[in-house]
Amino acid sequence: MVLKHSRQRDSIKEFLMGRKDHPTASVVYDNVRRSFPNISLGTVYRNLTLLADIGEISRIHVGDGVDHFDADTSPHYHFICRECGCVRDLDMAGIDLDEMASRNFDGQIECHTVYFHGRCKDCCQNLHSIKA
Amino acid sequence: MVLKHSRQRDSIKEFLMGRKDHPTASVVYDNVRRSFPNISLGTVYRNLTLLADIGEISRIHVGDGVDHFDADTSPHYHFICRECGCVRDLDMAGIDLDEMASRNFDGQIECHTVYFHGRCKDCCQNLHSIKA
DNA sequence: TTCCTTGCAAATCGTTTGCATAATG
DNA sequence: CATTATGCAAACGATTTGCAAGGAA
Repeated sequence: MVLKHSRQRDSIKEFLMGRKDHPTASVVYDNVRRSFPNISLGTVYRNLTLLADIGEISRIHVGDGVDHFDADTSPHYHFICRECGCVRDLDMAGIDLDEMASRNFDGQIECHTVYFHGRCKDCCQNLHSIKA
Repeated sequence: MVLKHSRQRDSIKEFLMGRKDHPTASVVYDNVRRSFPNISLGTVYRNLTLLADIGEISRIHVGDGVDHFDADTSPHYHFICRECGCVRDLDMAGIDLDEMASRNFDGQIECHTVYFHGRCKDCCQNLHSIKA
């Protein structure tokens, strides 16, 4: 299976790289549609899956039942705000979770996924203000 | 909304407590059906959701697209075998992930979900044996 | 009797897929 | 030209929901 170039795929990847949050397929669809009004949701899904498979983006399971996608494939952690639902990156350099987990475990630990939950900076500040 | 007793709900919870793995709704359904042949999948889902909401069980998102349920609500971590798909518990006593994450983060971190991936003890041992 | 819970079936929602056509190399 | 990618719509699988009937307080 030789990969062929496609303007739609470029557009999807470019959109994803321009975002610091972690959009869902339908958010990608809504945005890419501005450049490709006829693009279909199916194409968006197909390309997101393809890009994730070849490692150019990563698919993240936030726990809200919808898949999110992240153009930043470097190892980092995610924070999910329980109030606004936003997904933010989190730096925990120098911490080797796999090693910590291996201490009391009999199998072979290869990697992990972590999600932190709480309230993001913005939602903390808006605590006493009127909701939009 | 006052909770009323139901034999189906008891059975669901009892089944879950007797398992060390983390069954999906349909596994629960298949098993509880032995005692309640007419129970419907809807009832199973309704009760699992209810039990999770009141904190008697917890819903875990393993990343395989299907929700799993765990009767052990004490804080612990999960390991998912990439070979057989089993979900096992993992002990990491004495490690405060939330505190570690808070060091470089501006919001308020309240909790986290972690999944470790790799190969479980059994799959490691079966490496060179013939697959069933 | 009140109102929560059930079983059933239909509805939802996110995602995948089959197919004929268009675009790429 | 050979093949991959697209748009569309239909198919899917997991979960939820509306409703009339059954069961608990």
